[in-house]
Amino acid sequence: MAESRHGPRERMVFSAAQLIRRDGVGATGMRDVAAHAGAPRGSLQHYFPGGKEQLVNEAVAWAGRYAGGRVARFLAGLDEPAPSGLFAAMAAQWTHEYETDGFAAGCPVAAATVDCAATGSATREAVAAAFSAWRGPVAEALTGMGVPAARAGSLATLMISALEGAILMARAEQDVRPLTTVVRELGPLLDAAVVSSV
Amino acid sequence: MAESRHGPRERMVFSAAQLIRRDGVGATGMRDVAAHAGAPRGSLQHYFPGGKEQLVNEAVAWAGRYAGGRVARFLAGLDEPAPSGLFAAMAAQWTHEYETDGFAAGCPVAAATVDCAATGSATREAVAAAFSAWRGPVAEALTGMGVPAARAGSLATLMISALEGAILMARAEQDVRPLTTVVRELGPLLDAAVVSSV
DNA sequence: CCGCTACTATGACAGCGGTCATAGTCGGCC
DNA sequence: GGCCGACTATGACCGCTGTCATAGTAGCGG
Repeated sequence: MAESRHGPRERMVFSAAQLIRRDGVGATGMRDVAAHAGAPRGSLQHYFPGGKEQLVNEAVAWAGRYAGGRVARFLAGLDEPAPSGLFAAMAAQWTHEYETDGFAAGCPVAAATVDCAATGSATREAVAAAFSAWRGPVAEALTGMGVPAARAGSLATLMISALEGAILMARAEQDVRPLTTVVRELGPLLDAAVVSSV
Repeated sequence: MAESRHGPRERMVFSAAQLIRRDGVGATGMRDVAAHAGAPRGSLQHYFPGGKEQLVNEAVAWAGRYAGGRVARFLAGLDEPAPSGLFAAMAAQWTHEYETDGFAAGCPVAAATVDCAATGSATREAVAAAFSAWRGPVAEALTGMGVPAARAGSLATLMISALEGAILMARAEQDVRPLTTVVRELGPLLDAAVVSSV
């Protein structure tokens, strides 16, 4: 298994993110995380003395870094860089997963937000940081494509908002249509923000 | 209290929605719902023999009807009907709540989606129905404003997606900026979809 | 008064949650 | 070897959850 390359601690964080995005924070048990990661239960309190909250926070932070890191790879995969293409690639990751693996899972950051925004301020801050770690690279990518810096941040917020909402609706309806719809409708707006370099 | 006008059953459904949108489905206990509604605990199994799932489903359905019903009132409150105005009114409801009551609560439909989409197919269908009961009136309102019927549904999906995502980010960051940003960036796109009646 | 239905009121139960406590194992290093 | 730190392994604890069972009350038609 490729997972063996990663240490047990990393695997547990990864597994926590996986289970959280499927079942939510409340329904994800520590024992489940250990079992899913193939890690001993005793390691939980060893690596995460802060308990469940620490594990959740690290899972959220990991998800944020992962999402932010994907942006660069999406950019590299575009034939002709355009904001709409980036957005389409971001959404395509989800449509692909839903079409091949089903609609079981959503975004772990969204799950943590819903379950921990009211209680647990530490987790709330972790979620905010995750969104920031995601929005940053998106905004940078937009500026790199010719979007004025003043608007890049706003459009990044819009892109992530629309994507998160579409993920929710897609899971609810068990249909990727919300994702494709959002990509189609938002694409022209995004491309129109590029200042023509002609 | 005005709540006394409603029967205890209705109050419990309402309270369930309130607690779910604040703490999530998993963290909301049946006893909490009864206490919040000022209803006797024994009434739970009387009115909701289907247990927690039935209560959650009805709370979600109520939220969907509520959101759909608000659309008409938003429309009536607009000086000059425009898609951007409707969207701004939808978002303003949230910014107002967040600015006056804090960022404790989110959308109950989103919470139910996150917590029950993987398990509990009945709840998943209830969530899908709630989104539909929300999207329908929005799409109708758009057509009434001159948006071609073919695009109204798509734009309604986009509006709700962006709004839900912005709600998530606003709660995470404890700032209404995502909501205002989404309204500002999406407004022109929405108004541009109106076929000129000149 | 009886019987019936709607609703209320408690208590108990089984299960699972996160967390603590304790003991065991392994591997390196003086 | 002997020690020590890192990690593993279990078991127990307490609190909470949803649900069931049972008993009780209020109102009403006969």
